[in-house]
Amino acid sequence: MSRKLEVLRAIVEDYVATEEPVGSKSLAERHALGVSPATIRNDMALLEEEGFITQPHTSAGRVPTDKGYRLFVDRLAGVKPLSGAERRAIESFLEGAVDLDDVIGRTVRLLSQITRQVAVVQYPSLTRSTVRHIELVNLGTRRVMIVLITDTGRVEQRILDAKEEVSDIMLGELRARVNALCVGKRLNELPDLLISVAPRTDKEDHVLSSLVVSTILEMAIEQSEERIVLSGTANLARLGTDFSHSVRPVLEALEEQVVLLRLLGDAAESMTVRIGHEHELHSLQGTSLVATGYGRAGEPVGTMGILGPTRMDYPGSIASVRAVAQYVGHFLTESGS
Amino acid sequence: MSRKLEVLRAIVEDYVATEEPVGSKSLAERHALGVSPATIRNDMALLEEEGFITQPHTSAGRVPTDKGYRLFVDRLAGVKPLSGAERRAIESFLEGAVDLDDVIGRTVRLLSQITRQVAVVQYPSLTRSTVRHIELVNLGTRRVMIVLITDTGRVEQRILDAKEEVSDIMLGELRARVNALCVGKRLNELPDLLISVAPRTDKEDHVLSSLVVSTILEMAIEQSEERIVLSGTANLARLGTDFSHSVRPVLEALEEQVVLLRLLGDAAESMTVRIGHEHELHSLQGTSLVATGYGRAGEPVGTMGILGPTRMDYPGSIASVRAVAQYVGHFLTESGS
DNA sequence: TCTTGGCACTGTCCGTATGCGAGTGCCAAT
DNA sequence: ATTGGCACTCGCATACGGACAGTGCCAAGA
Repeated sequence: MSRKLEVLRAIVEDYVATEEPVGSKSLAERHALGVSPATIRNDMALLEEEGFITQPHTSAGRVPTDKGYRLFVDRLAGVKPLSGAERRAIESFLEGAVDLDDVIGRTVRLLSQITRQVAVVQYPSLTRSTVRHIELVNLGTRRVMIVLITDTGRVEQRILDAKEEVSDIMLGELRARVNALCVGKRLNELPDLLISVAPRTDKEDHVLSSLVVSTILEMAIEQSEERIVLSGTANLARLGTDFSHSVRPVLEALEEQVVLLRLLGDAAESMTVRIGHEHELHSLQGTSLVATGYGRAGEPVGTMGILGPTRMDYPGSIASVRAVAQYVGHFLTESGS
Repeated sequence: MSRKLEVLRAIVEDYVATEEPVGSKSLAERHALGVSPATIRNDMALLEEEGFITQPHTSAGRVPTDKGYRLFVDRLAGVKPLSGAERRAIESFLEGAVDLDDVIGRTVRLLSQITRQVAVVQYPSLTRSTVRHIELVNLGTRRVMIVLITDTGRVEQRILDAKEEVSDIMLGELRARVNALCVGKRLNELPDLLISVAPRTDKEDHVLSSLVVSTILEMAIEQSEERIVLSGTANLARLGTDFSHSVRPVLEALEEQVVLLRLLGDAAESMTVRIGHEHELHSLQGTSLVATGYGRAGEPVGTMGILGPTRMDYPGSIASVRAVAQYVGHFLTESGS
């Protein structure tokens, strides 16, 4: 690798470690580059021309630009093995999780803890899951509860108001029919499948069955039900000391579910790193996202990641996110609860 | 009311409005106290002796102390009627909520929005709710799902691993027995009631029924299942500009469920205001809490409130919290879904 | 052609000095 | 009890100057 790139790598590493602009002299000291500060200055001048680094003011050291970080993660970052403590933390953290809420909750705390950044975890997406069971419960007083259970352990319920009293027999038939049709299918296939249910039924329970069917469809389709949880917002302190100008807008953005969804949206496929201005959203342009899908290999059911300042430890973050995602993926597909 | 208290009231109001220490001259101008600045200075000297106000430095205006705020909310704060916009916001915000999650989510956003503070809402407490229905669902492959539905619309589910295949008939019997016993009862009565279930059953389903019973008990008792949601953390900007020293510790505290529970713990009965050092937790001593219970009148099912800087608009916050709590209370007990 | 030591230059940071203004406390007069 | 007057005290903003870190450039050496 050319020395110029070696210098860039050194700059990124030092800047991430010290949080201060790095100068030619300290670079020469801390890294065994085998050349003098003057030579490094020449390289730095080139790197600056090409837009990989910049200086905050004339007589200061250099700081990587977003473009510099991009080059770093794409070509210069080695894989950083997890520390023993981290590996142990990951393995013990999910022990004893009782249900999906619990798993997701522990995961997001774990991620924010080991990366010391804001962690973002999306629940297993409904549309990418398959139906394990649909239960219809007669609550009496004309109410019916519909419970939708997915293979990823996600449980959605909705209570609907039937117009008239509901007979258990009718409900039982409907339940059997719906389950026979839906179990094992992906949720986004349901609309096509369920369309056939309503017409086939007797006139008597027509009202009920169409109500039930339409409610199930609502539950299956409704994108707004994509849930995302956050943790570690206190770590946003790393963004800087001027709360109102750097942290506040980020905090505001993170409170919008829509923003979060868009943020994680296209990270599902593989490990994704989005740096600074690569975010569409203006208020996030001081931050970087490291995210990946989790779940069945090659067919992720959800996304998780961390958000931190562009000046972050990319190799470490990538390693942590990948490890946690893999572990949670195994956990979900094995025990399935 | 004595003029001295009038002066204190004026100081609190001005300080809350301007966020700046208030001096005798501007006080005399802005409020029709009918006396000269010099007189006000005398009163202020007395108030300072008694510990109600203080000056940040020798030649600055006065700022209320926690003790001053306390006196203000206890004896000096009038009731501030809600603005039309606020009333309208409250009434329209809960329209179209589909389930309890939705109601709580909308509530917490609403509260943080109209008070412009951090809002905290506790889910209807399990122990204070009554059982509407308990459903046992046979998922096949030796799994049984238990769904617990409360009168407040809260739905808890847990999946348990029976040691052997479960017959629908057995499950049906068990379901009937459990429901007959529990429906309409408060969750904290369940332990006493359920203790009688296991022994009475045949040997055959003994294992299953005791498993089910113990799981239901877990669900009913487990304090860790008290859920609390937050919104509006971006509003913590109002605490000050030095993130690390004022905002960060608060954010950290708010991420701990335990802390939140303790925070809302004794606010259930009636409108509670906790100011600055009245908090046990050191990191919250720059903040004030305004909280109240909500639910059936005289018998709250949960707690909600807002957290902001001690320098906050108490009358306004109290009015908003009370109004939202009442509205949500009605909403939950009426529609019950 | 690449590397290196030397050197002048530039901007930040920090401590000190200084003037201004807001606000107080006290006192004598009403 | 209230008031006007007045000296006093700080905090804040501004300006200044020196130390410092780091650069760009150049001429010499490999």
